[in-house]
Amino acid sequence: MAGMMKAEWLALGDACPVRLLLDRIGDRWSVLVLTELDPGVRRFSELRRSIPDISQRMLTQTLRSLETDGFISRTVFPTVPPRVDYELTDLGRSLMVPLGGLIDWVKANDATVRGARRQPTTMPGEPASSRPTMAAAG
Amino acid sequence: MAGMMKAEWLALGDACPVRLLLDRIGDRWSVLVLTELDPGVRRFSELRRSIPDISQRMLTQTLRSLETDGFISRTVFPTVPPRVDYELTDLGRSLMVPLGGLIDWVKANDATVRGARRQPTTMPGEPASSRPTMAAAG
DNA sequence: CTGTATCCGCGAGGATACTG
DNA sequence: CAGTATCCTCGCGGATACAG
Repeated sequence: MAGMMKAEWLALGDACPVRLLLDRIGDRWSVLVLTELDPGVRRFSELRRSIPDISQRMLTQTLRSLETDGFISRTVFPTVPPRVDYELTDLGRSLMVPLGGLIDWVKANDATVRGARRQPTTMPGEPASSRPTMAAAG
Repeated sequence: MAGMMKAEWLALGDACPVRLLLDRIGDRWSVLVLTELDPGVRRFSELRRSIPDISQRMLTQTLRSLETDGFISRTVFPTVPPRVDYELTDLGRSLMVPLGGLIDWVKANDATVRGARRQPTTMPGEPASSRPTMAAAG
């Protein structure tokens, strides 16, 4: 990437690493599941209880996706009733380092983020000139 | 949050900070726009050129959302033709620290992430017992 | 217990045309 | 230049039923 401006690789579409990650863990449940697996191995039913509002279908689908992408491993115990363990891979644990940093930021700034919510300078149907965040013409 | 287990606040739904952030910047374009604004102030048309595959509608919508959430500021110059500057707020710059860590990880592990893609242990229609990642019964 | 299969609603987001 | 307004598609994800 030597000599490559940021705007350039951002413009690469599928080749953009940021988009790549967002496509993998930017969905509704992946980060939640990864966070649940951070402390250690969990089985399917434990994950269901930990994330009550996820549907069975989406939990399975999310786990398959994370497994396909190499972030978690899946271990089947051929017992009856069946048992399946899920665990972060080395890649998954590696990801949890910066991801944990982001999560920590969110927890630390939770109140601030909620409080920061305000009216945008322009509302639909309203002329932009009727609002404050204005600068003098150059 | 003293004495509160992770699984508990994860289960809080709307009260979960992780979900809160994902709802705000977990969409297709927010992180890209934030990254473009990281070096400094940018105007609307510059952002469009920097992110060619974003539609005008989505750029506007993403900018409004980020502004509403307090991550960026919007400054209108009442000139003709009009000019609008976008810039990270203190909150936005604060967010870019851990977010930058994640982006750095993605860039550093780009090849690994792409290479990690493999077959899941179970494919639809295939019995789980026909695949390797198996453990001995307890 | 750990899934699969099927149906379906809803909303994110693209395309296009128009405006101050 | 910097948006709005409108229409429309597509697929995420919920609900439900069934299976090994």
